[in-house]
Formats: sequence, C-alpha cells, structure tokens
Amino acid sequence: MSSAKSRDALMQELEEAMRRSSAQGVMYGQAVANMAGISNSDMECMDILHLEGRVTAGRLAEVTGLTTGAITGVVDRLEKAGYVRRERDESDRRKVFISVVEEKAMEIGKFYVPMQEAMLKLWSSYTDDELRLLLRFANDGYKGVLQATEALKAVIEMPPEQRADLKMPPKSRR
Amino acid sequence: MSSAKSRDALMQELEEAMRRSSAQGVMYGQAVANMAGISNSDMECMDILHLEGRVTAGRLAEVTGLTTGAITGVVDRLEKAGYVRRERDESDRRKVFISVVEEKAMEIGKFYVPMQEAMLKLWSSYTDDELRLLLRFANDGYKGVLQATEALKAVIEMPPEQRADLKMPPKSRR
DNA sequence: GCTAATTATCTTAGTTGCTAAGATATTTAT
DNA sequence: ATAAATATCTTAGCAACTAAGATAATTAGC
Repeated sequence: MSSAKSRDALMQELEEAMRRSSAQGVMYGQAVANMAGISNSDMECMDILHLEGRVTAGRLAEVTGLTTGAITGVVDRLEKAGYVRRERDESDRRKVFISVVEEKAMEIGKFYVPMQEAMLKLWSSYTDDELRLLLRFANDGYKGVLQATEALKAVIEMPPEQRADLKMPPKSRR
Repeated sequence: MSSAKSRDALMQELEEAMRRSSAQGVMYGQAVANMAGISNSDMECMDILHLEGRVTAGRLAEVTGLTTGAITGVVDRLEKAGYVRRERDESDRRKVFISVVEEKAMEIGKFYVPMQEAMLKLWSSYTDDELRLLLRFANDGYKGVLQATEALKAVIEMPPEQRADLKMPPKSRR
C-alpha cells in the first residue's frame, strides 16, 4: 500500500513534468517561427514537410486540421518567402505537391541548433540501455496519444447525459 | 565505432519519436480547445492557471508571449464563459489576479480523460525504477529546453555574419 | 506631501489568418 | 457523354492578434 502510494505520486510528478516540458517545447517552436518571420501554422507545415517529405496540399490540411483554403494561404506565404515550391502532379493534374527548398529551409534549421545541442547534451548523460527505454517510451507514448485522440472523438459523439458520467481525472494538489 | 554508430542512430530515432509524439500532443490539445469552444490561447492560459494557480494578467502575458492587450481579450472571453474570475489585488490595486472557477473548469477536464487513461495504461507497463528514469529525463529535458530558449535569445542578438557560422544539425535522411 | 517616473491593465485602430461556402479544374464512374 | 467525386483556389466575413497609447495606481525624488 505504501509502495502503491509512492508509485501514484511518481506518476503524478511524471505527468506534470511532461506537461511542463511539452509546454516549454511549444514555446520554443513559437519563438523559432517568430524569428523566421513566419506564422505558427506555417512553421507546423514546414515541420510536417520535414517529417513526411513531399506532400500534397490536401494532406497538409488533413494533418494540421486546417481547411484547404487556409492551406492555400500557408503555401502562398511559404512559397513567396522561398521556403517551398508548388509542383503539380503530372499524372493527376488536380493535385499540388509541396516540396521544401532545402537551401532556404536551412536558415530556419539554424534556430534549432540551441535546442539540438541541449538535447544532445542531455542524452549523452544516459547509457545505451537507458536511451533504448526512452525510445520505447516515446514510441509507445505516440501510439497512446493517437489512441486517445480516437477516444476523444468518441466523446464528441456521446450524448451529453452520458458525457456527464465520465469519471474525472485525479486532481493534482498545489 | 560500430557501437558509436548505433548510439547515434538511437539518438536520431529518439529525436524523431519525440517530435512526433509532441506534435500529436499539440493536436490533442487543439482538439480539446475546440470541443470546449475556446481558442488555443485561451486553453494555454487555462493550462498555466492549472500549473501555477492564481496568477496576474501580466504574468499570463509573460508566459504566453502575448501582449497585455491580447491577454485582456483572453481573460474577457474566459470570464464571460465562466471559466475564470478577475480579482483585484487589495494591496496593489493595479494588479488583477485571474483565478480558475473549478466547477466550470472540470467540464474541460473531462476531455482530458482519454489522454490520461492512455498515459496511465502506458505507465503501468513500466517498473518503478523505469518511471524514476523517465521522471528524471522529463525534468532534465525541461531544464534543457529552458536553457535552449535562453541560447536562442543569444542567437537573435548575434550579428548575421556570425550567425552564418553556426554549424548545422545533422540532417535526418528519409 | 507634491511631482515625476514607473508599473499594470485596458482600449482602440488596423492587420493577419482563419472558416464557410462556393468556383474552377480535373479525374472517375455510369 | 454526362454526372459525381476529388483537389485546390477564391471570396467575404469574422475572430484574435499587435502596436500604440489611455487610464489608474504605486513608488521614488525632492
């Protein structure tokens, strides 16, 4: 029982620590977007392009949750600033592929140097086995968040009375 | 040398896994804000209030990076919707403390239930020692991001020529 | 204790980026 | 051919932001 309690406390601390660092990470991203002179959404699209490579405008709308109209604006701005190029798909000429202009995108990459150095320094203090645990955790965490997003959609479609029956998460004390 | 290489690969995978899960976490937060019918910034302020408790309008501006004028709007909306209360500080009547109306804020908390259940499930598959490692990592990571944010400010104040000399982070291949 | 400077928030005008709805262009199905 | 579906773009209107300055309260200098 006393061991269970300390485990609960551990989990609560963990939740808060992750919330804090994640919030701070968001702030860092905003600061970078600011310095690059582009909006948050523009930055998010650059990030998606970096992770997924060449994608269509529609895919960007899907992933960001923005309307296709908004994406037109995002791509207009990024293209004007020279960060991306529009490329019509020759086999289906309705589609527009967006691809990164690497030379220009590197200018943004520089702003991530402080963050990457901080992370490298942090990671260097862990053993290979510990890093493997962290990797497993990050991957499992990603799956968990994806599942949670699905579950959240289920809440939307729930009738309000049933929604009220949801048990609340344990509140953190401060 | 081959062990060093696998360690580098590990770190690169880790970086990407963390980027992905963090991006997905942001998406989840946006979905919750949407369902609660409040904007992203409003949600972020609610989060800060949850983490820091009763804070002044100025503090919200400081932490979010918004102008004080924008915060006035945020608090107006949140107050109108019943999520927070304005309370003038009696000892310094220029200050306005913002405090959460818990009963109303719980309505938002419900949307976090899927996420918290996913996290609890995830964490339950780790031993106490492993959780302690994760906690240490999350805390160190927070400190790292804070430091990186400071270092980023240094880049701003750097003359452009010097900025160009910054070594680029290793690019991930895909 | 008066005056100036500072601090904290609010107000206003103008800008940006979003959505919703629908236009355009292309492809697929009947 | 014609209709339906798909992918992007355009437009009008709106929500939330910034910059600048107004207001009100506090602190510091004389």
